[in-house]
Amino acid sequence: MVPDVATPRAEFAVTDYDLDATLSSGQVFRWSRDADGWSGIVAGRWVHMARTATGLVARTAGPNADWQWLADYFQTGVRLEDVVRTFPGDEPMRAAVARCAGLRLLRQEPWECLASFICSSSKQIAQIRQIIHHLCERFGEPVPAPAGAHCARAFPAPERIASASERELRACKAGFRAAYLRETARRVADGEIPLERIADWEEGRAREALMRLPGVGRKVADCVLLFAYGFPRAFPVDVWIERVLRRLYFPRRRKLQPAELIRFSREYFGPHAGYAQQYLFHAARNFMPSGADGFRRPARP
DNA sequence: AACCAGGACACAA
DNA sequence: TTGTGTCATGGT
Repeated sequence: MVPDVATPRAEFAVTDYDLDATLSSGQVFRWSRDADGWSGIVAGRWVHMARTATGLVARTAGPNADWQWLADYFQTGVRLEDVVRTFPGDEPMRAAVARCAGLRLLRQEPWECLASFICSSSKQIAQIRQIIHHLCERFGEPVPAPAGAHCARAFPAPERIASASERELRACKAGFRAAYLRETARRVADGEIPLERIADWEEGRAREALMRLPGVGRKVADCVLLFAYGFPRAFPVDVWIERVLRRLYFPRRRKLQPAELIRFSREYFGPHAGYAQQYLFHAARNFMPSGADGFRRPARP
């Protein structure tokens, strides 16, 4: 990593990093693709990311004293092979790793992650992106960005969401999630839940605290635990993951309780179960046709 | 045109 | 504890 204040540009030496897979895998919702990479907003700064032969190159709109905030976000210090090595060696898992080489987990800001996944419930990723975009355009603070940037606003602060009316939030297409989002924003703004301190808590305590928030159940809580706080065993079970687990790991078993699924996942997939989950999720969405019992090659042109 | 989406919640039995 | 209906909205 070479900081350069004069020209806002930095390089991160890292191998096995697929930006396309990582930024389109349903863990974040604000990045947009352009000709030579991806642009988005991290910690209130506009950023453009692209691949190089030896790693990633970042450009920002304004100068930066350091780049640690971006290294943290992209987790460039993680050696992916050390993570993947801990996965079980079954056929579906190996296939998912082969299909999604370079897929990574980011380390997001807790509030944006929490708010985003409250909006995610029972929505497709394309629609979640739309809701988040509306919220940012409507309530986010402007940030320096190049002309023509897809979005030049920070993710709205909890205070700003809390002061919005439910009607305004519904106008952002949030639907029935609007009330949840507003009330959770209020509790965060009022300090009723210390989002910063949760990072130091034990996983179970952190999950319980998150699940007391309206609109936050087990699945959304696990997303925040995994994507924002980095608890490596948090294992979000959504409809895709449930489909994968039932088809590939529990064929011809009709009844399968959610708790049973979670217990199996955390034990079977090991110390980086959350990472394994992201591989299965991405592989299922991109390489598993409905009804199929495995991950296939993408259709050839 | 039905069906479904990175669910949560109140309520019934 | 386990099952069912409801809540918006737009993609496929």
